[in-house]
Amino acid sequence: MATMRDVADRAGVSIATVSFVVNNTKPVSASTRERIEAAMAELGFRRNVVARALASRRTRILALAYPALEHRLSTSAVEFITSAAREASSHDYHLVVWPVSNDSAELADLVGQGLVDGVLLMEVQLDDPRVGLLQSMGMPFALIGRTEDPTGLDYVDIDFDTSLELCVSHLWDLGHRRIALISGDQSVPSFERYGPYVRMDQAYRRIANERGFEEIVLGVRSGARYGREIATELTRIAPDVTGVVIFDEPAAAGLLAGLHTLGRRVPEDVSVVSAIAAIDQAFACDPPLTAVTAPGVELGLLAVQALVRRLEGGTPLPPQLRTGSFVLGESTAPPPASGRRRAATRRTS
Amino acid sequence: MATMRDVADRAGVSIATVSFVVNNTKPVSASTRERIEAAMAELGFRRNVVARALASRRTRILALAYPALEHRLSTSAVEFITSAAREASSHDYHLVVWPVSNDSAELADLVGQGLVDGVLLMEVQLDDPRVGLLQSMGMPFALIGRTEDPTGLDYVDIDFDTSLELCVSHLWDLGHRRIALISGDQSVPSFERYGPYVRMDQAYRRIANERGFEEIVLGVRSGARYGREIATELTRIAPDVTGVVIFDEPAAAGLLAGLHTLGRRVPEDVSVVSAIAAIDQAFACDPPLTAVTAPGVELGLLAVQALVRRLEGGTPLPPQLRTGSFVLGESTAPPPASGRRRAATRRTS
DNA sequence: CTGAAAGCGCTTACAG
DNA sequence: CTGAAAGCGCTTACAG
Repeated sequence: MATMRDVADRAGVSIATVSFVVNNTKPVSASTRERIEAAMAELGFRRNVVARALASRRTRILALAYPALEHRLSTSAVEFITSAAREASSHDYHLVVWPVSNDSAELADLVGQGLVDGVLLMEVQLDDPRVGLLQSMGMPFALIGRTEDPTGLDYVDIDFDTSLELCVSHLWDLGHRRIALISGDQSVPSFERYGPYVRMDQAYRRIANERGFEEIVLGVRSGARYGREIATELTRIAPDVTGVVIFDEPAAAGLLAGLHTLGRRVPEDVSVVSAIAAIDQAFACDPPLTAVTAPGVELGLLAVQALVRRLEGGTPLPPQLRTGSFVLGESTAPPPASGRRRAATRRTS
Repeated sequence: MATMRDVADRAGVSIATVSFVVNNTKPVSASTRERIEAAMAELGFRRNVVARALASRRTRILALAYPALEHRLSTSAVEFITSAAREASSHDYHLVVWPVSNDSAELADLVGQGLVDGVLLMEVQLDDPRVGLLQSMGMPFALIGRTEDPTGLDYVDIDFDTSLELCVSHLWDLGHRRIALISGDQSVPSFERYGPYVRMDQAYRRIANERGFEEIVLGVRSGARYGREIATELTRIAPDVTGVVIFDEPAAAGLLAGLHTLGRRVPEDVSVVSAIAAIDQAFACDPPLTAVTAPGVELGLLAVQALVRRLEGGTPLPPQLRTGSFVLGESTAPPPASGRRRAATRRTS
């Protein structure tokens, strides 16, 4: 590999001047620039990023830190990673992946190595210890998700309120009045204070209150098998529910299967909406799920933009909340006659 | 951040000696080592990996290059990435992700930057131009998948023969004699010479020949919606097929849904086995799919091991082929009576 | 507009 | 066992 020294010699200039044209950081006369560019082309010069990193004290590498919990990341996580990597690349950054344990000592160790300029934090808990850690180490970061009070932090997240509003409105407009939320089971240790679950719950309770329908909330562990189980529980606890919003991608498929096994038809007897699901996942269900998609690609892009902005010293980007698209599947329909009657009654009262 | 200079000053030694104990690369007297270790602890010293990389000409960074095609990576890709990153980490390497286009110019550009010591290549085509590129640039690499003739290359891959054998044997042992393969549609441009499809086809034809059953092969585009369509086509083209092996995770779910819509019961009328599927995906189907799982975690680990071995100059690891586990779901059963009779007849003939 | 020189924080022969 | 010194390939004040 040719170095700047080689290029400089060939063009008859100093390496400083070569650096100026490579980085376009100082004015260089047209003729000199031409000679240098010719020399670079002839030698196939590529600037060594490691040397640049050491000299400039900026590695232009970003880390994506995600807790490698026992549950695998959702389908949209790949979209997220890919999207973040591409956006990073477009800003001339690289993206390393750090599947760190919950233990923040591991994160501290990695940060201490000086490899990265900034960190993207996924799967943020409401009181995430990693946030304080990064702050104390002076390492710039952006969150995908957010802590309880994210004031002053760079973050991007799903707009849970709007997402759930889309789901509930759809059911409501079809005539449903008994609408349950199946959200994450927060009794599972690693999900005790899991932001998405908490926020989805809050959004549901607010909407239920506004619209005046009874709150029916069930928690489900993530996974198709648990979705099957929750179908039984739902039928036992609230047999008159006609509309369900479920917030767990794998469990949603299981719920459909479980209802099917129980002889409850979707959508004739029960309508199901998946809050935050990969589009392909929704199509893979039987019937295809009505769903709000996960804005994974967009969030990956925005998170990198926020972090890069912070690193390059521009004005920080404001927090970004995003909602996926509403996709009409075949898992929703007006409630069965009895339900509709009851709803009608209530409406006229 | 404390540097080696700081540590050396504090311990009253030269930075060379500090380097020797940090890297455990030369004998150092116990007392000196103690003083240095104490100084490191007091200063919270962390060796700067960028400086080390420049000086040692080894960055200890690996790249995972995957073509960001229009189709998203399968669920197991996340497992793969995570597994590779963890294994890399255990060898004190980092993993950067490079979602490069099919155009190998982009890969050449990235390699030329000198950031990584080696490359893991995913989604390898039978005549993958990236292989020649990396060889010509002198960049060590390992394949996940393999080219047509992978002699001399480091690679790990799924054992398609054994995987399909597991699927077919299961159906055969249940009494099925009309067994179709639904594999990838190779008429889609980016999948023309896609190794997994080609190898799965070959394995099927070999097995069909050995066991003496008629070859029935359909191609399906990846995606749940196409799985639905293929259900119709299968029913039209080969209505008497009782056993199906499908090799596309998203399409498998769609196939079940499509058969259901057509009034064909699984497994009573048709048995379906998914070749190479994420376990959770199989559970998410209705009925739960009998499947051979994708050995994504294992392959990620093995690929990194092979590459690291090559980089550290040990004896190269031999190629590794791996088969996932056979998971019995509820999508397979003996063929319906007519099919069974025919099979019995044939067997006694 | 251009160059000489210091420096980024390490590793690694080479000497002793 | 330990150290002085060169060098990895760049960037960046500082001078001119």
